[in-house]
Amino acid sequence: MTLTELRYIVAVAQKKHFGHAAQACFVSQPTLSIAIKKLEEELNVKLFERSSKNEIRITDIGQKIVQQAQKVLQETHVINEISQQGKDPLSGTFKLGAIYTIGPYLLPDLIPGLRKNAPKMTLIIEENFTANLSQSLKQGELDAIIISYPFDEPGIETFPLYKEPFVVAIYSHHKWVEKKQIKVNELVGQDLMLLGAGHCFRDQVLLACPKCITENNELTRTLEGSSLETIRHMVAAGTGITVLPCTSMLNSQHNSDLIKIKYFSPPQPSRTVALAWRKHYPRKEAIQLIIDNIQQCGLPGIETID
Amino acid sequence: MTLTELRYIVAVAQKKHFGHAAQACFVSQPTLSIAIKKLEEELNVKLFERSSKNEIRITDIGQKIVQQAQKVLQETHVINEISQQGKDPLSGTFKLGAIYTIGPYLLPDLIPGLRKNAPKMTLIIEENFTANLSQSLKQGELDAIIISYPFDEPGIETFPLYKEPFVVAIYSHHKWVEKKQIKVNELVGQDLMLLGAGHCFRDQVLLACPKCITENNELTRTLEGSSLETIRHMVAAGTGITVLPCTSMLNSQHNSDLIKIKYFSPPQPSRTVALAWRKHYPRKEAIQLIIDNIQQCGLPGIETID
DNA sequence: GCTTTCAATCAATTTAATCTATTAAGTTTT
DNA sequence: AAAACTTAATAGATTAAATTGATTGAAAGC
Repeated sequence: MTLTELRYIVAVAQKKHFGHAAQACFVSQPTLSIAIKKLEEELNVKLFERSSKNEIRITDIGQKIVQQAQKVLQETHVINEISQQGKDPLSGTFKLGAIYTIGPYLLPDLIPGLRKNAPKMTLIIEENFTANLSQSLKQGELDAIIISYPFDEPGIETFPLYKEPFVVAIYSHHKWVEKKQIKVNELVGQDLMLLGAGHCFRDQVLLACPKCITENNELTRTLEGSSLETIRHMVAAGTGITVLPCTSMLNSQHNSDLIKIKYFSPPQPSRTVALAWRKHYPRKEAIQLIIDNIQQCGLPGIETID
Repeated sequence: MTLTELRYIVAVAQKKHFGHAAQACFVSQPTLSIAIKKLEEELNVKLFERSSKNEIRITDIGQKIVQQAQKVLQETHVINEISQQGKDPLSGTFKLGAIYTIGPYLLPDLIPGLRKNAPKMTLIIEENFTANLSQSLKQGELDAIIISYPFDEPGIETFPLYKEPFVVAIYSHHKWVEKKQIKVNELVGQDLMLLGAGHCFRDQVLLACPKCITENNELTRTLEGSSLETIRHMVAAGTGITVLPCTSMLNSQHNSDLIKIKYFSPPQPSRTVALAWRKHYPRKEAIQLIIDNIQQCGLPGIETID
């Protein structure tokens, strides 16, 4: 049984004439005759009473089968409709993940842009650690994730979005408040507050200032389960200083009179934020859309990447 | 799009492995790969994310399409079920017509036999004039009709069932009650009661005795819209005589002490009852079944036909 | 009896489907 | 790093099917 055969019998049932039905199906009359004969043999059922001159008559069973054939054809048409709808890579659901230290600062700018440029695309956001996002991405639970380098996973492709310098956040009455720039090594021995293990940003800061690991006080290692926002409030409360990615501080929304920003003296420590997706992910246009929109966000303090 | 392709994508979606899916479909892996590629190109949609080693992943749109494909395949299966059910020619509905002067005397004997020999066949009976039955038959509203010769319609095939002699029915105190046999011409001038125009039996009687048309009284021409049963009762009341097909009188159920049967002297007038059906009617087994069962009815007084 | 109509059949061709063998790409093991 | 392994894609050859124009056969009308 083939869909073509079903189309043929429906046509014959409608036209009640093999020749006309063949014409309607854009095939020759023998083609149609043979196809129907084949189907009748396969089903072991006579679908039509043939009589020359007079009209073709459908058998009772043929009537039922033609009706069912129409249903089948209708359902196949739905397949075309589904693919028609969904062939636009910028429609449907897109599940985007982002690490905790990027999501709150990038997504508020990104989402409106995506809404505008791909109104048919439904965005679902998840914030998590790099490791969890990576696993979700590989399992297909996420379509793309925003992480920071280093990130190298088999089967995963990445594209660098921007380079984000780190800055130092201090209490407005901190002793460094008059400093122009901070040298990385000056962080050693300070009350440096960092996120807990699992946050890649923590690792990146400690990578930039290895001595902090051994010589700073316990704050460097605590704040488990916390967020940059919490740390920011603690800075405003004078509990200590912290290192932040610039996008989390330079945005006017996250400013506070109680917190002052200090830049690092060159070479500025920084991280490169990237988009990652499965190498064989089919909606490449959606990926490109995300990339373009992130780069057009105009995040403060970042360095663009060509 | 073909049903085979749909089967392939459903298999791949289930097995999540091209090779295994191909095996399940009893085809080689390239066959399946090519078919899916073809479908993807036709729909312009990526159904699967391929990656070697790791499992195949279905795209969102692919998931929907596979689901729809399953629905299509399910509906096609219904076609097989329908034809499976209905391929027995001795099942389903059979619409049988009979003329008024045969139905009441043949069908009570025929129907139980058919019930026994084809219990799955639902019988629908219609009694009408030959002309109406013929039209219904040609329009496909009836599957077969029981009529009497002459009957010759284009595209209609007939088979003679039995030859039915005519008999004379007289009141038990009629002057002919002692007669052994009646000659046809003796009917001329009698109070002969016949059915109205439209009943072929009327024509057949008048054909056997042409002089009755011109020389009998008006009764010969009246009794419009009546039935043999009415006439029989009128005979019992002594209103007149009539000619009946033997099956309507010889059955014990239709006997009455007030009516006596007289046979015609040879050559006995008679009619040949036949089954008629469309030449291309597909359920020939059902036709044969009807024929066989009618001939086994053992109707009284008939002559069988070889 | 001739013509017309219409589906079935025939013979030839084109098209499509399928296969085996191989390649390419990615993964895992050594 | 290199070799071994998996897995899907590709290539080339073969087989099966679909399709066609021409013809035939059956039935009906003139």
